[in-house]
Amino acid sequence: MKIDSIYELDLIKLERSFYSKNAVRLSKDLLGKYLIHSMDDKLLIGKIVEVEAYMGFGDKAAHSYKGKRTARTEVMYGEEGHAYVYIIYGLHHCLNVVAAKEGIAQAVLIRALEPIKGIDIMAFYRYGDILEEPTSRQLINLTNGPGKLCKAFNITKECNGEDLTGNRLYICRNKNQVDKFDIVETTRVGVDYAEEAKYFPWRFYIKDNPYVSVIV
DNA sequence: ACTACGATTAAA
DNA sequence: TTAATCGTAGTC
Repeated sequence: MKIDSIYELDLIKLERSFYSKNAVRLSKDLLGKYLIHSMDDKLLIGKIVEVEAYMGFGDKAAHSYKGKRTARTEVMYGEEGHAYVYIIYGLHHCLNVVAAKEGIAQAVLIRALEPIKGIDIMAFYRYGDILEEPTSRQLINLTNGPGKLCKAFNITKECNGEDLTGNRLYICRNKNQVDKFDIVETTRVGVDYAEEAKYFPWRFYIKDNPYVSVIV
């Protein structure tokens, strides 16, 4: 049974002020919200189920640690509520939501989504094939990781800097807020190099959601 | 110009 | 456990 057959989705776009808070607060607030990629003839919707906060200046795991400002990190220094997309390991994209306010380079990494709408299209971007009936393994692997969800949602460097209050890539809340969930708080993934920052509990996910990437 | 490495993934 | 794979950033 699809989730939108259980309750009606009535999506309302988040406004700029929603993003005007530090990355830890924003990351928790983003759980349970809906990421939407509206392309010419395709619509993709996924529920945000796992996030990580990158707190900028004092955070050794952040690209903007100690105020490091380069062409890549520039959008993090800009207005909140924009997308920061970068390529990792030369082959995967990662999607972040810029937090705080102009001049404060904080962001939230979107690590996992629960597919809601356009699953066949996600499978096409992800596996390069139209799947009539994806196996449960294929379904779970669609969006249960930061690189995977970008591939499934066709999020590339073209999306870097995109205004998330616009009409192409944006985030919504459900007006029929029937969603209740517990939040698990733990350490971030893939930041072993970050000394004391690797122990900061800035990864958050929806407890028991099957699309969460890795349970440590 | 040269070089090392990473907010990951898939396969072994 | 390890290879894949290259943009980014630090150094020369």
